[in-house]
Amino acid sequence: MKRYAGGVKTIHTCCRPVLAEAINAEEADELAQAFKLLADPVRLRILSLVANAPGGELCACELPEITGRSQPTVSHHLSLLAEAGLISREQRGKWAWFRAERDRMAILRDALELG
Amino acid sequence: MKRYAGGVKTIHTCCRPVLAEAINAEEADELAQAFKLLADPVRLRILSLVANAPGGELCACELPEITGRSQPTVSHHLSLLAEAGLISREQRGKWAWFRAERDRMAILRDALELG
DNA sequence: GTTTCATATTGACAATCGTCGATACGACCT
DNA sequence: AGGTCGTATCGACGATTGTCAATATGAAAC
Repeated sequence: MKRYAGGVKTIHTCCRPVLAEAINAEEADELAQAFKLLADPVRLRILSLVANAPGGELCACELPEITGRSQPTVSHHLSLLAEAGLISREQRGKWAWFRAERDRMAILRDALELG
Repeated sequence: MKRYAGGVKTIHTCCRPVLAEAINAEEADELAQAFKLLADPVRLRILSLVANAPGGELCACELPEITGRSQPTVSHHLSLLAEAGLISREQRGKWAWFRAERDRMAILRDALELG
């Protein structure tokens, strides 16, 4: 598996709110890694599509057509999102289905909470 | 001024919540550009330091030492954040003072609001 | 005007990352 | 077993970007 620079880690269960407390270098590293996941238009759209799919789940097979990206590229983005825990994967036969993990996303939102 | 790839634009006054409505490619581009600003540890820390500075403002002169980056690098990051409207700059004599623009940050937080 | 000092800009380089073609893997079918 | 189809991995390339040294800009003080 192709690893990314900082190493994509699962998003922590808690992040201090950036605007309410001054974070240190280490915390900034972690949070920035997480926000990197949202910093790509294709990943962000995939996340949104999965979250709003009928039945709450989306088949990977639909994404190359919708996003206009190749199957390997889509697979790559899905892996990154899943590895961070923002989505979860369930293999059913040949197909891979994904669901949004809203709790994980809430962690990132809370980090942006105003002071 | 060195422009970044997508062109750093001021963050819009409204973003649809990613998890509540499926966003289109154009919206994803805009939002991803915004999240790119939070996707760097030094920028994120600067943002946090400015937001939590005593009196609500921080002098640029303190940041090279705190962040361990050169003065040009700090200036670069401050420019990006200011251009997006996440911080505001006020020149006082030789010194540049920055304040956090919480309303702008709230836009990004709201985009992560759960469905 | 000249010096000093904080900040901004320029130019260049190394590292990162999004992308795709080719290929491997695995499940289902006949 | 062999074929088909959806997905994952590999390898490579081009574009983006964080970084710093050098230099420019501009304001205050002498």
